[in-house]
Amino acid sequence: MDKLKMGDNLRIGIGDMSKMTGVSSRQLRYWEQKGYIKAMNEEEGGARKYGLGSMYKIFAIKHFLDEGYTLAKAVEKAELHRKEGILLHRVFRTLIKGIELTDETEIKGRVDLGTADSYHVYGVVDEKGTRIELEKE
DNA sequence: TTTCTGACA
DNA sequence: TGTCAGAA
Repeated sequence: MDKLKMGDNLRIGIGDMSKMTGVSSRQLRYWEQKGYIKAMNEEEGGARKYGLGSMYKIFAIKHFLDEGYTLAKAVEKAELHRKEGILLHRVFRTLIKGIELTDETEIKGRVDLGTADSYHVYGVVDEKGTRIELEKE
């Protein structure tokens, strides 16, 4: 019962996916044929059903396509981007010791990144921007 | 009505 | 990639 991911139940048809992402159904079928995206072909009359993951990838590919990349490059970028995101998430998930919001309305606060040598390391976000701050232990 | 595959002025 | 056809 590890319902870690919500939206696992989502089943999006090609028509809705096309409307949501702005990618034509013809393109979606072609991308799938090329192996760039995958659909869960569960029974039906052969009608494709896409999951949340596919939606993210489709949005990502379209994003890079709009920036001028060729389809192949856009797919590479999208896959790289996803892996970088996973890496980033893993790193911070294990490194972060604590988070404190200094502003309820805006996204400002400080992230406790633990200690390094004799310094306490913080990731700070405020009106001045985003930066690293060190505090002597 | 929507989706599928295949084909191409 | 768009679009049309013929079927499900």
